[in-house]
Amino acid sequence: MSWTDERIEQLRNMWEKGLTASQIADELGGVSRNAVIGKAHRLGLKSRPSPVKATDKPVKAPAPKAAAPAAPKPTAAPAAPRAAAPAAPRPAAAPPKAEPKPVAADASAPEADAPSKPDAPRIVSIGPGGFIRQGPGDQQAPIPPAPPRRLVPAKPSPEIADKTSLLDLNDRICRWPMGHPGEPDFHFCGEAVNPGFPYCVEHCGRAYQAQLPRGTRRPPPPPPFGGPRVR
DNA sequence: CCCTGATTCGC
DNA sequence: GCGAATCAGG
Repeated sequence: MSWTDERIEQLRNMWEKGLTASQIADELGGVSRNAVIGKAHRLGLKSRPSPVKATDKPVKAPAPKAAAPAAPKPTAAPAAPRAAAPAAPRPAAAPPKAEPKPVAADASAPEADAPSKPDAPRIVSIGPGGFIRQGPGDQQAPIPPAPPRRLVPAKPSPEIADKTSLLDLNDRICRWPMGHPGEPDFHFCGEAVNPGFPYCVEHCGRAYQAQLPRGTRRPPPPPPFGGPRVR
């Protein structure tokens, strides 16, 4: 398989959408995971949090040693919450037997650790592909949505609402797949079947090609799933 | 073991 | 340029 413009663009999209190299390779077909990664690098698309490479780690933790914050510049708190915070200054010597905070304390300090932290501007850098590098500490908990009081059957998302899903299949409606399996709008044709066949008349025409006399040139039938996908 | 991405290096 | 082999962390 060669890297046609189209395939390269698919690779770009998927890579930036955060799909793994394996998924991309699988999706494109005919290439290995390594091929995808290699190509991504050659395209300048690299940089995505790799499990094996810490995006930022000066090799040595910023030695918390001297607990004294030498020169506390009052004007601007050093915008480096990531570097300093996780490596809490732990002057190994004499671990202070910090008494467990008395729970009662909250009475007088209601908003002791409220999430209200004006926080310094996030430090982000833009990778070659145009996406944002996040440091490990930047992962902001996406928000725990308030749990619903009771569980109700999920409504199908609007764009899928009138599509024929796998669960809607029965032997009276056309099972011709529309779109790619696994993608959000994947569904089935849903027309009434050509009696005796699993597909509607139109798709029977696609699924069953008449046997033509030898030597007859026949345009290649469009494969299911809407596109070439050799696997 | 499995997975991941990064890098190397012969082609 | 390509990608298998290899490395290395999770």
